[in-house]
Amino acid sequence: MLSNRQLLILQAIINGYIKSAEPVGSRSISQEKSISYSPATIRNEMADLEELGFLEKTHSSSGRVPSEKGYRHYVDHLLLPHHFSKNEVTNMKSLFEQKILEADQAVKHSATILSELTSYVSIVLGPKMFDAKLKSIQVIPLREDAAVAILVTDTGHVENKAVSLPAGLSSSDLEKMVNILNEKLSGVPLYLLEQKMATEITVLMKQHIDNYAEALLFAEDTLKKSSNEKVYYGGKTNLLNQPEFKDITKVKSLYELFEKEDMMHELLKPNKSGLSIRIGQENENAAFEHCSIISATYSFNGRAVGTIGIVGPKRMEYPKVISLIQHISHDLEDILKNLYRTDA
Amino acid sequence: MLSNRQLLILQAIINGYIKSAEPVGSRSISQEKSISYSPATIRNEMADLEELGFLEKTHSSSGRVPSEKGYRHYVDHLLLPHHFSKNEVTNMKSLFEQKILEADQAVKHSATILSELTSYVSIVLGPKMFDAKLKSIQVIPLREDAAVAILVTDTGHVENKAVSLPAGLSSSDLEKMVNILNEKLSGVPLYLLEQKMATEITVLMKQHIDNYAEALLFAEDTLKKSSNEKVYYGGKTNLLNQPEFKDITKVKSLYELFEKEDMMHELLKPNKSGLSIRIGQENENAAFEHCSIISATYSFNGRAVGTIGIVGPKRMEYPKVISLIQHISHDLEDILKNLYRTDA
DNA sequence: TTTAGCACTCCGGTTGTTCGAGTGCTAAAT
DNA sequence: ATTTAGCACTCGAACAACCGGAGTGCTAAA
Repeated sequence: MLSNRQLLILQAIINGYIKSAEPVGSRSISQEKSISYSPATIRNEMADLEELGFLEKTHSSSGRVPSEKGYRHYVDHLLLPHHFSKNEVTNMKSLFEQKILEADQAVKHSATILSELTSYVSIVLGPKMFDAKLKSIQVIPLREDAAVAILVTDTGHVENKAVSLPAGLSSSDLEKMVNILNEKLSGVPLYLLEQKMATEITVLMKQHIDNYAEALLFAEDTLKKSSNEKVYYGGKTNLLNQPEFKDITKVKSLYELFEKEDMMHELLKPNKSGLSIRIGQENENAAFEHCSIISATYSFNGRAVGTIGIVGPKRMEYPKVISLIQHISHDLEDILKNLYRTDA
Repeated sequence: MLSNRQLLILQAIINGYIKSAEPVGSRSISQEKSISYSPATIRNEMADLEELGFLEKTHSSSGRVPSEKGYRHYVDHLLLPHHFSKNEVTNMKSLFEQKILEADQAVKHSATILSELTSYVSIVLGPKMFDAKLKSIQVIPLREDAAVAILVTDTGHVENKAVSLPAGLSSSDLEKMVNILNEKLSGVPLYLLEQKMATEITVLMKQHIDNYAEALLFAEDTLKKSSNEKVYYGGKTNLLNQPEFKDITKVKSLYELFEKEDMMHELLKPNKSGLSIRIGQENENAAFEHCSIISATYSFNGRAVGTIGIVGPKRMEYPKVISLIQHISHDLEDILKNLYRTDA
């Protein structure tokens, strides 16, 4: 178990390193306000902390740098609460000030705020509205062989898709089909659509539509969900300012990963809800080995529907980012609640 | 005027520099297949070419590097036609092989191909379908105070927008309004919508709708175009491989610009149609001072509706990229023509 | 007019040196 | 038993000196 003094020193070293990005030495620590030991004492403790794996040296006579274990201990036990500056507060409030009509707007805006308030990259996923119910479905023919299908959910989300019209489907059949779909499916949650389709609708179509086989296929094509939630980024170029990303190869692998939305989605998708902090190698992808990622889910109707996160160097301003993420994720939840209040 | 020999040497130097990214010396040029002069002769010519501003030295005893004037002369007078490799051809053909139902798909795919076939960044704008006509307009109420408005064009493009419902607007009024809008506006080209709105529609609404003032405002809100065309990128990380972008500050200003879609749009929007080649400082934005941009418009119904372009280092493979851009822009035009054939 | 030859220039890499920041250890001080 | 002062030591960063090579410009011969 670490002594109080050791904790104090560990904390001071990590704070110092987060500020300066340079190995920190015993002398500078001893000058710290809250610390009243001589450099020699501190050196002894540092040697112990290194032995225990919390600190590392870059070379034999250098100052100390936190190891991943060090950061981990820091975030688990040593976090000081962060107090937002006036500026930060007003910036965060701006999330509410706009007239927001749609979830995507709010989400995009959150990403921007998050990146503006940190000098890191923000990533926002979702929201994936599980509970969204189909409000209306429309098929608008364009030419004899093509049409657009439009699904609208009760959350105001619109999904559209170009579809090809089967030759054998008459326009009256099409109309009938759309009617059936609307009648039977409106109010049905999206995730049940395909299932419902397979059961009830099939029967109905058989009864009422001449060319029901074609129609069925078409309807299935129409409803096939394409709704991979979007990934929004903010401040993608911020990392280029961080000294740890002077090396272009690190930047490259990172940016290449950012471009792969499906992978990013996989890495950040809401699993265990709540706050998650992954430091360096704790991340599942090698491109993040020099990064820390702090993320939190945000929920709607008690269900995690999206994630907001920050990617920065391991030497991240943890207290600030954590507070910020928690704050914004709550704000987002409030906005969603307001937006899609089930007034009933 | 430059002598033939000077042109030959200029060409060889530029080709060499494009390949190697290193200053090229008289010796390597003299070994070139097509050149049969001794290094000394070539040195003399190089000195002249430098005097004339086509070449530069990086230091007093270095080989030569093309100046922007040199590149300019090269692209204007010395381009060799490029022959695509088998691989490249099949890759380009893949643009047609997919079943494409919507313009955006084709455009996105073009961006990908373009970047895969070069090791540069591709940028595709548009298409902005000027001639697109309104096919259908729908307003779907979600709650008592909000709705989604959906516009569909005859090109299959769907535009949707969350709007707030004015309190004084009854649902029957809403329905009437939508009917009027559809009746009067369908078939009208998008760019005429606002104008038509101001004249005919206003009158009609006054006649038929109780709370016409509210309704009008709402209708205007609904139709207000939000359609800044998208900007698609391909291979954004490609540039990081180029030796000229080892320096992270160059990368940074470039990537920051990429993020500003409106600015990129401004810089690339179709003005004079046809092919455009901008080398280094010829570009309007300082972030591009080390880049060349080759772009071409693509047209629909005789009107330039979008741009495809490649951003690379000044030391770009001009012949290949130019052929490629021309090729793909034609392909895109064909696809659009096929897609939105005015069958009438 | 071309080219061989040669002196010269400058860059990049290597080596040596110095300087300073930082350490570990020992012995004195508390 | 802790803490601290003192000191020898280590290492990297910064700088100078040096060398080799690639390339040039110029002159004089072909």
